[in-house]
Amino acid sequence: MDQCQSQSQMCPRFEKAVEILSKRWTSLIVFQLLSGPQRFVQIDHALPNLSGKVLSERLKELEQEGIVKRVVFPESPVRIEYSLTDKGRALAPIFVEIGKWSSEWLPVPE
Amino acid sequence: MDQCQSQSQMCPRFEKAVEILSKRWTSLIVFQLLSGPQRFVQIDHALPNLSGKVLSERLKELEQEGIVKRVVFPESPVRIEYSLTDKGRALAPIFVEIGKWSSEWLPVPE
DNA sequence: TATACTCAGTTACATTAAGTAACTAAATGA
DNA sequence: TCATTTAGTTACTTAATGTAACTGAGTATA
Repeated sequence: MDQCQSQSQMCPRFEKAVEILSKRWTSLIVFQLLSGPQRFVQIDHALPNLSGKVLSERLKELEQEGIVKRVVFPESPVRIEYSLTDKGRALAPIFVEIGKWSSEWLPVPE
Repeated sequence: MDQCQSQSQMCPRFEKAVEILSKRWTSLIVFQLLSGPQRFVQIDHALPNLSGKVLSERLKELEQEGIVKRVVFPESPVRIEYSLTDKGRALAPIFVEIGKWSSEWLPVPE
């Protein structure tokens, strides 16, 4: 009895990937960065309703996961650019599939 | 000036897809249902830490999106099965890509 | 030389979502 | 009879998000 009570039968790496991607805003931030390195305000403006507070939290998390890198250009004033690592760019095919699904199955808004 | 202030340049259907998939638990519930129709408690047991409360909320949302269907078998006692619609099964390639990414880029837990 | 504005955030506070645990009601099993 | 299963719901707590104002360094404008 109860052979599936206390532990998941799912692959922990798969679960981890889903956990990363399904945190609010994470996917959209990564998708936005797929178009190239960007500064904090650029990402912020590209994603309406995303607050600077959450953006800075997410960027830190994504940096820790090795998906995003933060590069400081010591100009004056200092310029900070966020971009995807190889690991981050490797997420692209997921977004391609999401794009396919959405254009096939979601209604076109009027 | 300010050409990207007040509206997103992202495709609204793509954004909607991300919104659906990145709601907590939604992806894992859909993934779980990819293995076939299942009853409420089966899904609940397969996904530890997912409470019955959130599961019932998510299943209703997914039903409204046309991703999941709820079928009542009028046996005694009544049996209720949740399964994916065509729209729901069409999400499979996304999970395939997530699986590929996770096995290539995430560390194997010890 | 004030004044305002930009950038890259942070802080305080309010609202919403999620987690926890107990409960329901009908049916079944020991 | 008492416990258990199923498919949830309800009440309450805790965690995550949203909102808005604020910093502090640098730059541009009047």
